[in-house]
Amino acid sequence: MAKKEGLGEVSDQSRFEKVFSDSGSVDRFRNAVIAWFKEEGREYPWRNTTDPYAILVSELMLQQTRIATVLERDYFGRWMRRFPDVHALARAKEEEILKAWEGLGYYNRARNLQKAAQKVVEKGKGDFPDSIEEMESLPGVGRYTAGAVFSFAYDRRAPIVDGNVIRVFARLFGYEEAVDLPVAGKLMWKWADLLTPEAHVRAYNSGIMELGQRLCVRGTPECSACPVQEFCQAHSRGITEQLPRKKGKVKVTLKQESVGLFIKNGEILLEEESGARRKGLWKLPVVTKSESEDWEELFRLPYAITRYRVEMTVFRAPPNSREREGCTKWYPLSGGESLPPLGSPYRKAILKYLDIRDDLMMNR
DNA sequence: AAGACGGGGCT
DNA sequence: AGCCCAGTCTT
Repeated sequence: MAKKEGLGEVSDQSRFEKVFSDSGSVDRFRNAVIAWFKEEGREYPWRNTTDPYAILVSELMLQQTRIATVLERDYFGRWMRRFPDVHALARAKEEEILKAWEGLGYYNRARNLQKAAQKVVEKGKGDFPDSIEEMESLPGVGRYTAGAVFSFAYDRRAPIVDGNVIRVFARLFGYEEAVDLPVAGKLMWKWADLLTPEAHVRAYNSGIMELGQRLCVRGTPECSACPVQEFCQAHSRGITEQLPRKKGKVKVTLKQESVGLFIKNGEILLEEESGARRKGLWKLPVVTKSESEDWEELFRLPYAITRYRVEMTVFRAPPNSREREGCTKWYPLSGGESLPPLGSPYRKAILKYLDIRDDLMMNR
């Protein structure tokens, strides 16, 4: 049975041919991207190296995470100094890697990075895989990251599709269907494969992504500065701002959370989180409503985690009320470095408390 | 195919 | 208040 095709619909094959009609157009597109990158591309720490380990570290950190976030607290530099190669990372303790990852989120990325390093040490004696398939079999490494390591570290031909590329392609090909469906993903990878050149793959892949990051941005793109504007369907049809389209919508759930600041002799009581994903991370001890009824409410700190909006209330707890509970431990309270890996909201709450406490001292 | 997983910055 | 970021893994 033939698929129904409305007037506006275009077959997948002809989408590509519509943009790249003559035989030289694909080369012109590639060269424009490569030239733009060589002229305008930014310098990043992970662009000063061809070490696959360093590239892998940067890619894991950058999964679903903005470049600015990774740069701000120098996560990449600190990680590379602390774990300079796969061997150093392979033998590190979980607490060390989580502390170095603290604040980045998606903490399984850090655990997977270590597992990947251990696998590289055991199976390859420290050498990274030579095929995309093996690379992709490393923990935490999917199709995008495998291609990124291949192209950025080795300059070997491998297509990549990330959020930036999806946005560029949706506009380039005037793709008006939802991009967050598997069928769209297949198309994107097909297009990426057709466009990826044999040579200068590092520059091309870096360029197509940075184009999406800097020019072909969400909302109003900077088409006047775009080196491949002449190829763009969305631009010629005046629909850049409406693309890409998405189907998915996440519904948020509101939650209340009460935590206690137990402080004694310059030490603070922390509680280890549970669950496969949060194990090894620590937090302020959760307290019940009735328990904290008569305690002083210090402040509230709203935060978001995945699909939850949480209103966190922080109480000053009587220091002796929790002398020896299950998964809790006292830690010296002198800045953030003496503390174990903390989820961001709790780290912020502690820093805020220290701030307030200092103010109270000053006003005496 | 949908959901889970962090955190933060921009619109 | 959403949206979404150099995605991957699980259900």
